Amino acid sequence: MLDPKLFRIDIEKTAELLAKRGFKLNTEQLTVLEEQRKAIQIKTQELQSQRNTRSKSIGQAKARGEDIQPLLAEVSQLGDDLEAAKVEQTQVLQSIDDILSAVPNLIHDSVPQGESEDDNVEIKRWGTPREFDFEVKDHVDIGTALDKGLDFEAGAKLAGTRFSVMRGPIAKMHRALAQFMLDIHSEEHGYQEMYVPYLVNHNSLFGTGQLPKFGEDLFHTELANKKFSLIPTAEVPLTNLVRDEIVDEADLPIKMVAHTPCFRSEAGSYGRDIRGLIRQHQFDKVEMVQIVKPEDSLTALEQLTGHAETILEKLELPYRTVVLCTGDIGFSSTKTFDLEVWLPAQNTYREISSCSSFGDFQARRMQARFRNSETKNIELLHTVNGSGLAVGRTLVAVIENYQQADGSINVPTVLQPYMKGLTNIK
RNA sequence: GGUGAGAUGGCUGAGUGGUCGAAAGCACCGGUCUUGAAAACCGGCGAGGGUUUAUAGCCCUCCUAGAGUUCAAAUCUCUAUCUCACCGCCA
Repeated sequence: MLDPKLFRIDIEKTAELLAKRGFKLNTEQLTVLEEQRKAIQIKTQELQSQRNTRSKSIGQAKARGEDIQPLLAEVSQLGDDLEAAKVEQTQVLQSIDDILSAVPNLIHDSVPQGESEDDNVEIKRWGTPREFDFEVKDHVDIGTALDKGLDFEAGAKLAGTRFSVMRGPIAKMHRALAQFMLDIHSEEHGYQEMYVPYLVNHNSLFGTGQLPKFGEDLFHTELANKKFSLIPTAEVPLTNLVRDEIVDEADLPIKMVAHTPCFRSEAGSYGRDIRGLIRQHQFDKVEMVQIVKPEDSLTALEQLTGHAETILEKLELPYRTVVLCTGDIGFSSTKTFDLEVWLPAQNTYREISSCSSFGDFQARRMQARFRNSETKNIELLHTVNGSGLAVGRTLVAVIENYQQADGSINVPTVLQPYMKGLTNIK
């Protein structure tokens, strides 16, 4: 949610900034609504003020033992007027809110202009893709052959398409990856390890921006009167920890990491990445979240992106880092770095982490604030998060990059302690 | 699942229909005192919104949330959520 004042003070400039990301703001409509809002709001408050004074005078008249009948009639009429004004006000405010809640965040100046993902700018490339002297197989062929270490038929039987089952050493390596990441971030990068709910309420989803606009991307449950949704990322529970809080400035920055399953409906992605582990309804992810002071958010984003890169480097997986252009960046984000890992079977780099700064966009929705000791004011925090990393996709990358001619998979050195010293899966 | 008790400002905690945005204490901020600090004393101190050049005034809203009764609700009624206690069940 953007600051509503941006639409009052200089709506044309705001529209210009939004146009950068291809969002067309209906300025005429908003300007009209804004005029209506101002008029009706002033009128409503005026009526409320009158009613308050009159009501008080009734109390005083009564205390003096005077006849209050004439006063009662007068206030009754006021009440009717007020009721009507309130109805009108609610409608106008709702219309404005409907528009504003669909307006994306403003993009940071440093973000490159572009139309689509083709215009994202690569800013870093690490590692050299390995040369293979045999025919490269993809993770599905390798994993399925290894005693059904990856089993998509079983996943389909149990749940449906886009679900999978892992067995034996593959399942163990999946677990090892998550634990390895969690350990590095909590022990070397200064994040507090967290355990959080996988089902959250709608307030939480609104806070981080999944609702109201992206509800169809989620799995929802309803039990009696309780409405929960499965988290699409640990960003939701972790970030909402500061919702409706005034955080102590001394506690900033707050750095948290959690390993959770994530659930996404993948509505609208029929036919895409239908093979393998790349796009599943359920996948594991290690997520980092930072809650920071406004002036620190860009630095925090770069730092956090570096933390995600560290994992890939320790696993010795070649990757590149790109800045998402104005046409590809997410709704709530002000700047995003994607990490893309090399997948030999696809002969390309594929997204494995997405790190974003949201400025105060999420914080405003959440009313997540701190008291600034310099200005003495209560101010909105900034939120930053990123995957460090998507565990399922990391498993894919390890299987494909570490595959051997005989169909076995070498275990990355840093993972071996997590697998009882196992060096090769066959 | 059953029964009962609760939910008030950063925290603790008064307040049962009108003068309550709300006592008091703590915390915090400013001052006096002090070589400095502490203590003591004096003063200030909730949030959101509107209007406005204004973080000046003025006004509106907010005592978990939502509905209701009333001229008037922190206070009365209903519903929901959450917390605590005891019982039952359970990984």
